Amino acid sequence: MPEGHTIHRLAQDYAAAFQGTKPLVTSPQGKFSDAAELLTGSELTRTEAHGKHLFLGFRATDWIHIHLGLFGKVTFGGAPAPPPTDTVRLRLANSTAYVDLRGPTTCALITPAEKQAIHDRLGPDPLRADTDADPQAAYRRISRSRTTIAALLMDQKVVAGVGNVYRAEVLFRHRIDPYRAGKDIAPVEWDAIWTDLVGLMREGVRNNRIDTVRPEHTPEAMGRPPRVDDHGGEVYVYRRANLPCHVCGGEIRTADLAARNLFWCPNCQKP
DNA sequence: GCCCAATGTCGAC
DNA sequence: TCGACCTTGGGCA
Repeated sequence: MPEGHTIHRLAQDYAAAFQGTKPLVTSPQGKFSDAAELLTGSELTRTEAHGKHLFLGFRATDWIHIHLGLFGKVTFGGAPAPPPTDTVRLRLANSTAYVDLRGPTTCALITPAEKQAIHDRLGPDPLRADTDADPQAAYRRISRSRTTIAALLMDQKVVAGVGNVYRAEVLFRHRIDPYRAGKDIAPVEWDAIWTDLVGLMREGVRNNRIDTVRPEHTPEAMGRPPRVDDHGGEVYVYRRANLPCHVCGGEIRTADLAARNLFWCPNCQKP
């Protein structure tokens, strides 16, 4: 689930269900019990997302910091809330709704200073492009780096919110070889990548899934069978190893890069 | 039942 | 570069 679009969508969904209310806050699993006790019955005043980090603001200055990691999941439902399972780290419940958080890497009560420190170590987020994201800050790092663009796009200090799917897909959409060094990415190329990420990720928030295939390459347009992929969206290369490229018909390749699976089309994305 | 993979990150060596 | 961490679901016996 969790790339930046998921987290921004969650910020919206938590706000829609709980902002302005004073939910019961519990931690059936126990790992967040002390903080839950401090917060329960206080008002959820706002929510925020930066990259893959989610912040739930209670009262004036209390923040719950959530990071889903690879496995974290969030489930919303209507009242009355069913009995929680014993893996629920955090539950909010009010008179109309409940939401359960399971398996997060982080769920902690933090101060405004600690929250600021998290923002400070994150790069610009394409989903905050209309407020405070500066793509040139990302380019300054990229243009000075001998690291591959594939690795740089996953580095949250460089760009916040891009994960393994958007990384693979945006490089394909711009026909960029994932192994090219950051310093060999031209300013116009970075501008195009950033603009594309803004559009793709906004659509991801809207639809709650990642779709990257242009209309002219959809199954209908190309006269090929509908996708059989199971990750939720229509994509060019992600998890399509050894399958034919939607554009050129060549074989999609996969490789390990920094402990993650990289996918690309060597024919469309030439060095 | 067991084993593996998964849209992530950190810290030890 | 590697293991640790958090949880679920699918494939297989």
